[in-house]
Amino acid sequence: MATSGPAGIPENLLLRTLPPADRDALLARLEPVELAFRQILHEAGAPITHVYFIEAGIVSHLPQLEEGQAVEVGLTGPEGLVGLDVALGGGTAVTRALVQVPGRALRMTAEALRAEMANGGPLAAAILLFVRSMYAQTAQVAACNARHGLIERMTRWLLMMHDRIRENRMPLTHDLISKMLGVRRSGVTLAIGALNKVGAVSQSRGTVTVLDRPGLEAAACGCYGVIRRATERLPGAS
Amino acid sequence: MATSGPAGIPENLLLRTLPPADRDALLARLEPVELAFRQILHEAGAPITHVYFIEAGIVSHLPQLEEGQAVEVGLTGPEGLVGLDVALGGGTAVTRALVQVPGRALRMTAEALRAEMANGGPLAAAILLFVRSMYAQTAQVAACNARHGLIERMTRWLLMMHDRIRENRMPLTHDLISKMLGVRRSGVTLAIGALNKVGAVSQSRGTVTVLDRPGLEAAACGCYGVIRRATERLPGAS
DNA sequence: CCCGATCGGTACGCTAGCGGACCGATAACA
DNA sequence: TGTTATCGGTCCGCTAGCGTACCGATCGGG
Repeated sequence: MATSGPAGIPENLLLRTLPPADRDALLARLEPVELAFRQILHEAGAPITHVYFIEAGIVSHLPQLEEGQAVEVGLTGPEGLVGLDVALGGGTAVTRALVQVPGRALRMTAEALRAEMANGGPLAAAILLFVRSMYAQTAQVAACNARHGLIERMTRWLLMMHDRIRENRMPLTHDLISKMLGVRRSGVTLAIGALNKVGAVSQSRGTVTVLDRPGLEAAACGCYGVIRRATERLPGAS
Repeated sequence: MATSGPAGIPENLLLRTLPPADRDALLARLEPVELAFRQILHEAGAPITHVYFIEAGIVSHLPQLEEGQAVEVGLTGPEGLVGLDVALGGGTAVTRALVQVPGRALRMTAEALRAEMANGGPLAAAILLFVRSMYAQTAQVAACNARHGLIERMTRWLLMMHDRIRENRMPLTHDLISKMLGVRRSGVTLAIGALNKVGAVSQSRGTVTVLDRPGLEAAACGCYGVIRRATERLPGAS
């Protein structure tokens, strides 16, 4: 809700955990931007021009796949940064970064981030720890995709979204969910129906509402817990 | 074959690409060790004591999963380093690192690597680029697990092993392959049989032999190419 | 050289999920 | 207000792969 005013404290967790002096110096070089639904922040294989500290909304990471196909392998919300390849010394993106839930971000040029990383200050350290948590997330998703059924996987994904949206009403269509999980649209309809029947969520056109968060957590596979812990281990979280 | 003699040039690609001065300084602090079949280099969630520059052999990365289950989400051979969490500032491992093909490595203490990373020299830059290639590998595996069939996935995996073993005779049992892919053992037997029928590989007890590498590449999904390119984009490769 | 352990080929019934299609309900827009 | 696009519920036949089990072949150690 509260957009950070001028010289205010940002919503982004990476920025929040910086020492105030570093943070203020950095904020001066960050540009607030809107994140529109379906906006592409960077394309797989293409150069990265800006990196985005997410303030609100959710960005999905999609690797290259056959024409017309897509599967999400990780997602970033207000806890993190989009454009990690730059922090690792790469100029191009490994995945496509696609805005799934609109929001806001503070962005800086790739060039400026390279300079920050070379500095080696607290921001660089925080970003590298965030890289690690994204790796953990993607590794767990890889295993989950191989071993777990549709309902468990979808439940895990809904929980990950819920953590980052922080509202019970989540603007998600079955079609969007199916594309993120790499499954049939009608499969998602069935799975949501199952969660609905046990009272964990309710469904209306274009919206999934979380009714029973503990119930959802019970329905998800252990992968959710592993990912959550990897994310919370970040400095300043918890 | 040729084990690097004293002051010789290491097999490891990360070390090879260092400027000779840096490399020699580093080698003095590296300890050669054998990698035994099924040896665990680090356990998921546990502290990392040493990091390993692989000289020969292959190490699999396995995230936490239900009791008795396992799926590989990435693998490292003589092109890389095992223990990346340390390079990112973490003290514990995200995945279990398990030796699948025995070999050799040069290892250093986690503490020493932390010092190297703080230095910010060419080794640090090379390692961060390697982190990026491992992320790309794992992201692609995640998508591949979600979308592609058993034969395509197994073929991709065999090619990745072949790249790193560099010999056509690969010491792999169906049971091992099935555990890495997270599928049935008898499913692997069928899939290998299919590759055998088209003359791409031959099979004998405990050994899979690559007969027709182009044929294998044709049978794999595009994920193999994506992963390969991400690996080759490392400095000094190609 | 024999015994026990490992390895791989095969067979069975079963089911989760696929691909595709149809259609009414709902929302957005002209 | 009427039209058009999107969204979701449902149904069809189909198949890849599962879990399990059995058994002969092969290998290594005593």
